[in-house]
Amino acid sequence: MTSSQAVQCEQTMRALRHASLVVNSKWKLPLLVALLTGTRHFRGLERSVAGISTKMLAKELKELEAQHLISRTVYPGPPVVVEYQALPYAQSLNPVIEVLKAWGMQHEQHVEALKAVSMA
Amino acid sequence: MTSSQAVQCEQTMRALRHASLVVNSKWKLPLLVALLTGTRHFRGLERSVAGISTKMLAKELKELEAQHLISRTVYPGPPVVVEYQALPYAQSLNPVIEVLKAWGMQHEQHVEALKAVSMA
DNA sequence: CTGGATCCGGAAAGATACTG
DNA sequence: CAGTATCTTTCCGGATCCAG
Repeated sequence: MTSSQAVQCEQTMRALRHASLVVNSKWKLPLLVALLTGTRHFRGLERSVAGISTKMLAKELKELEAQHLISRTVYPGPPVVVEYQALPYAQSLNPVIEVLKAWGMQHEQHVEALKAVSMA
Repeated sequence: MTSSQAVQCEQTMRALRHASLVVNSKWKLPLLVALLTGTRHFRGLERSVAGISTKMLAKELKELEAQHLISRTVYPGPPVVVEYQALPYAQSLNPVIEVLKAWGMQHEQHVEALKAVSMA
């Protein structure tokens, strides 16, 4: 390995660490996908992100808000309505989501293929 | 939201869940970056992936091997040498790594900019 | 010395019941 | 509806220990 490769490698890892603050979470990207598809309410998000618990939903929404990726708006009622919305900056994650979606789909196929071989 | 959007959204989440098996880990991508840069030994990986413990390194290596992303070869010694190597399939993650690197770098800038504004 | 496995304590994730 | 409180379980990191 050349020294320029080592420098490249370290830069990549530094960038990955920063990206992981958002990406390296079980729920944040699915949540953002739901929010980028439209404005949602707490219950709606809970339904559209399969498997998430109310506790994790509340926590992840708070974190995404702190990261300026989504906004939380309260419309005083009655009835009180709380609306979560993806901020424009969240759109910058679209390429990331696309690539992960593509890789995830092909990886599912890859795993299926391996399973078929191992059973043969 | 149209129903085709809903279908698209579910497909995306399904793909993200599969991708997250590999990507959604603190150490797997950094480890793969190190391994894609060259064949490495246990201690070398421990050094090049900043902050990882021997326990997590051993665990993540096992998982990556089970996922057919890397290979583990033992050359009986003495001294015994164990060599970890990225399998060809691991190269399919290169686009994922690239896009995450790009987003991570720009996100670091974005966060810096926000910090500067908040201090002004 | 390298390549791990094991034990322990704190932190985070999950399930779910409950509240305004 | 929009969460919080509580309890359980699982995960992570550090230190230590062991085999070749």
